Amino acid sequence: MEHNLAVYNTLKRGKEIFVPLNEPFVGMYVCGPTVYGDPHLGHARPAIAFDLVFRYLKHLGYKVRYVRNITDVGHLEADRDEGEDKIAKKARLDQLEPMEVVQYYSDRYYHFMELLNVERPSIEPRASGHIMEQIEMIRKILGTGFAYVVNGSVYFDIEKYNGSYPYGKLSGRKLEDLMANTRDLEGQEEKRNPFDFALWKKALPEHIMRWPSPWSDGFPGWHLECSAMGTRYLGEQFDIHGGGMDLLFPHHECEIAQSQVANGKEAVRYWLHNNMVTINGQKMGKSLGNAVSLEEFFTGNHPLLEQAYSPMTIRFFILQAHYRSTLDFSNEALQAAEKGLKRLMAGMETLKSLQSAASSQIQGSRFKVQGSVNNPASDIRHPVSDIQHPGSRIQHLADSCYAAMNDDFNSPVVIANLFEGVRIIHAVKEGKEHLTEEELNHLNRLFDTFVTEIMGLQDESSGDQSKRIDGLMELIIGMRKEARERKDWGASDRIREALEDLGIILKDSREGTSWEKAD
RNA sequence: GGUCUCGUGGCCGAGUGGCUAGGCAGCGGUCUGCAAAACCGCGUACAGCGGUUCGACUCCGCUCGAGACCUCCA
Repeated sequence: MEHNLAVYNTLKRGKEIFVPLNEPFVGMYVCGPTVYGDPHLGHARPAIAFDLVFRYLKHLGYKVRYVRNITDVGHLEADRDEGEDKIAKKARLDQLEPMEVVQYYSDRYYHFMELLNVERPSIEPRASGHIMEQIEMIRKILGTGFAYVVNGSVYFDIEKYNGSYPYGKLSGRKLEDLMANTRDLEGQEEKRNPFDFALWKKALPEHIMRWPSPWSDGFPGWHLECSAMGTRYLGEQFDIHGGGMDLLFPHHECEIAQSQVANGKEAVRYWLHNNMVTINGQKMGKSLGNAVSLEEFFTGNHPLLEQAYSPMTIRFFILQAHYRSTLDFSNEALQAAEKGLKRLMAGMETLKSLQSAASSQIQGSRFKVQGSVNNPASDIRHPVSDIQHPGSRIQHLADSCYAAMNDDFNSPVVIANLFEGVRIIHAVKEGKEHLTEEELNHLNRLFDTFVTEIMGLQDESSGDQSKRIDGLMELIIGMRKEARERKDWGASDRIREALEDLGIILKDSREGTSWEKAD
């Protein structure tokens, strides 16, 4: 594969050239949602970040198998000491079957991800559907002596593991430090050490979700599903494992330990972690009570929101920051993203119209090219070579976009380059610069590739406008045009104002009048 | 308390040992019956204090500030 894609590997604390195990195949596993609540902005971040990775790897020609799990069992309730299953607790509160809750929230998750134009992964396995694999993995781990059974529960022996392998190498923690400051939590009596983690938990009587196992009726430990399902679908070793930074410790650390022991080898080659969305500088999280759900963003129905924000605005907002940086939420930032996106999409629209008119215009404008070379004003801003070959700027833009993506998926720099492209588009439209048909095609391909294919941005403005409305608007605008030609400003303004009351804004320009919804 | 990350112009957000993204807002202009929209132009900012260097916003140290993880969390 001809590229030099560098990815930031958390394990190495630095960027490395990406080389898959079995080219052209790439295996990627990403930690998905726990489906016991409505998806919020925090869920959108990794989904979009790894969607970008997925799309770009495919663009480079890789055959990617992308696995993202749905966690529907096994996570413990934080404020409970009985080890009650999160899903079960929610089910009790709502008087529903656990699987009903799971079904509801996973449907919601899929729906909102689709609105965000996040591509469906290749496989979306559920923990509850892979109990057998998890039991099998526990058996293997027990066989190596790195786990022990107490009262029907199975725990991973961290201290023993640390004797053979470096526990904490991903998160940069040392066992001694962990020993020095572990908290006393209830329900830990069974463990030899507080930092040991459960592979299997015996169910208490009130637990609704339970499965038989050699050790007890119970449920799998909360780190196991990723190791088991990753192994099942991607093999004992695979290329990329992704997830939020908050999962780094202990979740991913435990995954490393489990897989190492069970399979006798290190499972993951590149660990990628996205950073958090913050709100007033603080992490947005369900447990912090400051999470704004995606539905609330799309409807604007939340005290913190000044308006609704469309799915593409959210997507663009997220892509405008690098995935490893925190991203601070605010109305101001979101509104900026909304306008920026609009400008980008409008530029793309203009580009298409330029292209259709290209062959006729380019011929006639050849002479003007000479003129602009001699224009001293433009010499100030551009190197002479660029003026003689405006198309070379397009090539440079394309190179810059690829360079940005190859530098650990730097979407904000890609976007900056695309805005440079928008400037060129306007200049060509105004007749200040000229491109050959070939160059115009090149620019068009560049936008299609990066905006649509890789960044997954769609034009929302015209998507839901039916042909009938378009026809009506054409009619109304035509009538207003006639009024204006008669200099009947009263009629003209009345039409404009009436439409404005209906939430439709007219935009007059030299080329004619266009319209859009006010929102 | 321990481990780690970060501190960039009004806001969001890239990046780099010298060539100093981008978006939004603001200001100026073009266009226009008016308005809006659109387009063009304009901002030398990198927490503070030291040090290394010919030169640091970028490297090192300290101080201040913010955050993440250590417990379920994307």
